[in-house]
Formats: sequence, structure tokens, C-alpha cells
Amino acid sequence: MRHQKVDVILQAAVEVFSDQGFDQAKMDDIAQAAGVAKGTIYYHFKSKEDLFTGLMDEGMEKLIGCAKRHIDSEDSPVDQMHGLIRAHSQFFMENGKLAKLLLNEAFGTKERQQKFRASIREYILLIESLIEGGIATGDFQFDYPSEMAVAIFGAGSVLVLHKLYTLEDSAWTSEQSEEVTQMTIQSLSQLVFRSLLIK
Amino acid sequence: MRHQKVDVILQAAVEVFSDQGFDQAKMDDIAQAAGVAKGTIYYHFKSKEDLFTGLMDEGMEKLIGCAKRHIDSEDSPVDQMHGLIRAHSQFFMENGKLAKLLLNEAFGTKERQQKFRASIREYILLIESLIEGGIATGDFQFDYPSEMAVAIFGAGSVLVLHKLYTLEDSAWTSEQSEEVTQMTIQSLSQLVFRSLLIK
Amino acid sequence: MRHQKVDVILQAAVEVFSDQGFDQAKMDDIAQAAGVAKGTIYYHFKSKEDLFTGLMDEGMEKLIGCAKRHIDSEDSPVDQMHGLIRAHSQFFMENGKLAKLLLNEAFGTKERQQKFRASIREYILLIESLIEGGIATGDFQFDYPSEMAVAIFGAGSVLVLHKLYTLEDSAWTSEQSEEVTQMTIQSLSQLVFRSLLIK
Amino acid sequence: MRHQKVDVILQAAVEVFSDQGFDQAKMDDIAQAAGVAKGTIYYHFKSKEDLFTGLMDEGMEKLIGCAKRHIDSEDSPVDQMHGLIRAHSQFFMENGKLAKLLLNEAFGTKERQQKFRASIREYILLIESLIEGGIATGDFQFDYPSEMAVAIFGAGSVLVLHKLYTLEDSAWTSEQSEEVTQMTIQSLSQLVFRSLLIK
DNA sequence: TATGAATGAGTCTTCATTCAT
DNA sequence: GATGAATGAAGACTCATTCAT
Repeated sequence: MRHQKVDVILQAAVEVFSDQGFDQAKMDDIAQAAGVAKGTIYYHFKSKEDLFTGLMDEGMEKLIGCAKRHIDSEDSPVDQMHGLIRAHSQFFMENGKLAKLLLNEAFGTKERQQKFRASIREYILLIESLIEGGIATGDFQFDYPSEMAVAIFGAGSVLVLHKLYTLEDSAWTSEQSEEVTQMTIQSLSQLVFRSLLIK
Repeated sequence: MRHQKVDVILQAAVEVFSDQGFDQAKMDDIAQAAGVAKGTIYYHFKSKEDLFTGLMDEGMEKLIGCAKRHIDSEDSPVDQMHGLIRAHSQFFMENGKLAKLLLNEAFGTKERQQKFRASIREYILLIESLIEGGIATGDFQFDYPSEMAVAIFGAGSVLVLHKLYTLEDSAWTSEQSEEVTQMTIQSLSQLVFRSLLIK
Repeated sequence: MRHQKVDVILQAAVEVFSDQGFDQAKMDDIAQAAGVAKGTIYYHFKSKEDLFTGLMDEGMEKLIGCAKRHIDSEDSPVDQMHGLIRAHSQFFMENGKLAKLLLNEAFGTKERQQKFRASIREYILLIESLIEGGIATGDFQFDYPSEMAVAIFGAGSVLVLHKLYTLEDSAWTSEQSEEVTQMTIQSLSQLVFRSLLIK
Repeated sequence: MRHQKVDVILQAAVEVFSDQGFDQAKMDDIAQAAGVAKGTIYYHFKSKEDLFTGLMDEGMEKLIGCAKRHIDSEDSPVDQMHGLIRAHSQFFMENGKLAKLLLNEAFGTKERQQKFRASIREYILLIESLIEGGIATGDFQFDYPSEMAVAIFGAGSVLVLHKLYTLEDSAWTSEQSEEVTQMTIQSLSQLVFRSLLIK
């Protein structure tokens, strides 16, 4: 079991990084948010970079893991794609801070993000494999599966992010949250399946 | 006509902001890239913020202007949507640096971006109005036009960005560039129209 | 002509580095001693390391230059050795702070000092060449000229340093200073020439 | 008998302090080198300062003890001076790390070194007493016995240090080591006795 | 005795901004 | 209009020391 303080720090870090972005986030703030001394963070993490990278990697790992689980519990490509859309939407809506963090820093030019983009690509390839699978079974049809995968990732991510920002400040009951998630899933599904399914 | 130095500075600023992101970009770098003294930037712009905001606003203005022109030169909602997709793809592929700048900073939590997101929303509303138009004429059908607009924006932006990053380092002939742009337009069109068009 | 502030900074830096040693010296102190803002130092010098190295290099350059001048103004090896002893003693007694700085940091294991030791070796080789010269003319005789050069350097440096520390706090008239210098020169000369001269 | 861990720590401390210097040496490094936890050092030593001072004092004590033993086993001032030179050279060549530590920190301005310099002075006074003894018996002649003592200390120390640094990296057989020690003794002897002995 | 997680005061360094020329 | 030297507030990171176990 990971040391307790490490978890407290990670939790605080997601919060602060998500709200401020990597550059604007101050280690002091993270320390304060975590209720530990600044030195404690450096006892557990080599640097701000290290803390951040760990967060991103762990986040993407969780996301991909979640997606794979949803996919594996289904058999047909169509149901698997459904599973992915549900996983993507639910995961990001339920982990709003992490979602912002992942998506805000997904684009950018620094080296830090180069590495991170590898995880993104893995996720996109997962989507692409679902599309290819559907094409193989004759369920799907699309001329540019690779582009389609990226587009689905973009559509899904921006849609969720847009919801998150729009509703950011309004106090948010869990029913509303659930409702928004369902709406996101349905609109995404409509977009994706109309595009992919053979008519 | 704008002062010559101002243009040089703006040009350098796009370059540097695009490569480094707002926080990492240094005024020194911009000055050097522009071939002017640092003080000169401050003679023409109030602050780093000011320079950046101006850039973003101008960029979005150009993008929206470009989109509107493409839309207005068509009559039917279908052709207008086609025009928008062409405008979006071509504009971003031809202005790679600006594209990265706009899309990288489109998401994020700082106040600076609050204002910027207004422009984004305007652009998305433009897309939404096209969808609504198509629904009105009976060409389109979609249960969540508003979400669809966001999704199209997300799909198109991330797709372009993905292409830009993937091909970033490879030396890039204009023919290849043109080819990638065409492919982007076609895959986006397929996605959008399959989703929207009544079967 | 070097910028004025640079000289002020260098002067303050010798003072502070000499009193505190490299590690204990604070850039804040140097800035305050120089009467400039801390940023100003960094405008002119890349880092603490850079400032320090520059100081050391310049100091050794001056010392070696001074020694060479004294040597070149004499003809015979004996007189040249006399010149060197005078140069060494006077230079260090007159530049006490620099002397402490050079000699304190002359020994030590960090990379910084690796480079610095090259200058020391150059100085020692200068001494060695004088000894070899005297041996060639038949004035000197010694079985280990190379060791002798190092020993002379050590004896001269430690002797001066010892005087500087011993008399450090006593208010020091320039006559006394002159007297101590003369005494240093004479004792060093006696040591060196008794050892070297053929009986 | 001293606690075993204390010795392990002291040994590690000499190593680290010698390699890094007092300021650069980290308690973590010493703990790691000693194979104990950091807290353990603080259980046995009050502070970094304390550990260091103890080391230096013990080192000087050993050196002076060693010198005295060599001196006391001889009768004539000439032989006693020979004994001192042998003791000095052998002790430092055989305890290279300690030698660097003692000599590197012998100069410097911190309070810590003030106290340490008292030991140095004791050692120098020992040398001086030998010179005075030789003068009293009519064996030696020198106008500045006090300066001569300092000069001998300086020459001997810097010579040894120079050898240690020069040969630092080359793998070093004990025969070579012995050879270098002999050469050091002989060159020092030649320097000292030629200067001191009545012609 | 021994440990090592936690601390926070202390430092170097950066960089947007100013202003005298 | 243009310059670039100077500024100082801000922030990442270090490390000797403490203390609960």
C-alpha cells in the first residue's frame, strides 16, 4: 500500500494542476492543499515535473484500463464501441479534474508532452482497433479508420470538456451530473454509429 | 496600415507562443525572434498578456471570417457545411503555428482563456446554426444539434492538430501538405455527413 | 571599457567570496555589497559559478602576468627568481582578499577547481622553468626541480596566507604592511636561494 | 572502545568530506556511505559541524602524535627534523583522504576553521622548536625561524597534496605509492637542509 | 539504539516590466 | 520611436535537523 501522504499529495496535485495548469501551479499551493510541508513533496517526488508526469501517466493508465475493461466485457464490435463511449464519458465526467488535466496538457509542444502523447496514441489505437474490428465483421464501413479514431477521440474529449467548463461553476447535483453524462453518451453514440454503421 | 515593427513582433510572437506555450514563452525570445529590442515590444504592447490576447483574438477573428466567407458563398446547408469543413481544415493546415496556438490554449482555466472561450463559443454557434439550418430544410437530422456542433469542432480541431504534430518534424512538401489537407477534409466530411444526413 | 556596474559587482564578489568561501557566499550579499539588485548580477553573469570562475581566472591571469613582468625585467636566473618572489609576495599582500580567494579554493575536489588548477599548474611551471634555467646556467643545483617548484609555490603561498590571517584583525598601517611584505620576501629568498645556489 | 557504528560513520565522513568539502557534503551521502540511517548519525553526533570538527581534531591529533613519536625517537635536531619530514610525508601519503580534508579546510575564514587553525599552529610551533633546537646546537642557521617553520609546513603540505591530486585517478600500486613517498621525503629534505644547515 | 519520514528556513535563478537615454 | 540595462518579486528546489516509532 502506498504511503498515505503520497496519496494526499497526488490528490492535491491533481486539483491544483487541473485548476492552474502546469506552469501556473505552485508547489507551495500543492503543499498547502495537501496539508504538508513543501519539503515533504520533494521527499516523495523528484521534481514538479516528476509529480506531474506521474499524475498524467497514472491518469492515462486508469483511463485506458477503464476503457479496456468496458470493451472486454462485450463481444460484438458494436457493443464494444458502445462500451468505449460509455467508459470515456463516464470516466471523464466522474473525474472532472483529471479530465481537464489530461486534455489541457494533451496538446502542447514541450518534451514533457511528447512522452504523454504516446499514451494518447495508445488510446487512439485502441479506438482504431475497434473500428477495424467492426469493418472486419462487416458491421462498420468507413474509408479512413485511422482518421476516424482520432476524430472520435477529439469529439468525445472536447464534448466532455465543454460540458465540464460550461457547468463548472453551477452547483451540480449528482442527478444533473448523471443526466449530462447520459446526454453526452447518447449524442456521441449517435455521431459515431451513424457514421460507422452500414446503411 | 499597421506599423511595420508591430507586424514583425506579432509574427514572432505567434511562432514563439505556438512553440512554447504562453507560460514558457519569454519576452526575450519573442524580441530576439522579431529582431527588435525587448523594450520595443513594450512600446507597442501593454504586456505579455496583451500581446497574447491580441494574437488569439485576431486569430479567431480570421478563422471565423474565413469560415463565414466560405459559408456565405454557398446556398444550401449541405454545401455550407462543406464550406465550413473546407475552411476549417485549410485554415488550420495553412496556419499551423496559429492552429497550435489557438487549440493548445483553447482549454485551460485561467481568466485569459475565459475571454478567449467566448470566441470559441461564437465559432461553435456558427456550426450549430448550420446544423439547425439543415434540420429546418429537412436535409439534416440529429437529436442533439448543440452537442453535435461541439463534437464537430472537437473532431475537426483534434484531427488537424494530430496531423500537424505527427508530421511536425518530417520535411513537408506543399504537395504532401495539400494531400493531407484533402484527406482531412474528406474524412471529416464523411464523419459529419453520415451522421447528419437523413438516410 | 567594461561596463561600470560589472566592475562594481566583481569587486564586491571578491570581497564576499573571499570572506565567506564559495558555498557560504550568498548572491544577496554580493548584490548588497555591490549596491545593485540581485537581478543585475544575473544580467551580467550567467550564474554564481560563472561569476566565481571569472574571478578566479582573472585573478590567476593577473598573478601570472605580474610574475612574468617581474621575470622579464631581469636577465639572470637568479635575478629572475628574485623577481618572482617579489612579485608573488607583493601581489598577494597587496591583494589580500584575492589571495585568500585564490589559495582557499586552490585545493578542493569539485570540477570548478579542476579547471582552476590548470592555471595553478601554469604558474608552477613558470617557477619550474626558472629553476631549470638556473640549472642550465650553472647557477642552481637541485635534484628535483619539479618538486622544488611546487614546494616554492606552497611555501610562498602558505607563508603569505599565514601572515594575512595572523594579522587579519589588527588594524594595519601601510608601513607595517610593507614591513611584513619585506620580511616575507627575505625569508622566502633565504629559503629558496640557500636551497638552490651552488655552494 | 568506541561504538562500532561510530567508527563506520567517521570513516564514511572522512571520505565524503574529503571528496566534497564541508559545504558540499550532504549528511545523506555520509549516511549512505556509512550504510546507516541519517538519524543514526544524529544519534551519535550533535550536528554536521560537530562531526566535522571531531574529524579534524582527531586527524590533527594523529598527525601531531605521529610527528612527535618520530621526533622523540631521535636525538639530534638534524635527525629529528628528518623524522618530522618522514612523519609528515608518510602520514599524509598513507592517509590521502584525511590529508585532503585537513589541508583543504586548513584555510578559510569560517569560525569552524579558527579553532582548527589552533591545531595547525601547534604543529607549526613544533616545527619551529626543531629549528630553534638546531640553531641552539649550532647545526642550523636561519634568520627567520618562525617564517621558516610556516614555509616548511606549506612546502610539505602543498607538495604532498599536489602529488595526491596529480596521481589521483591513476590506479596506484603500493610500490608506486612508496616510491612517490620517498621522492617527496628526499626533495623536501634537500630543500629544508640546504636552507638550514650551516655551510 | 536506530530509523527515515517530515519539516521549513534558506538560496539560486528567472523574467515581466520599467525607464533613462 | 527604439533601446537594453536594471529591477525585484516570485518560485523551484535543497538539506540540516527533528521526532515519533
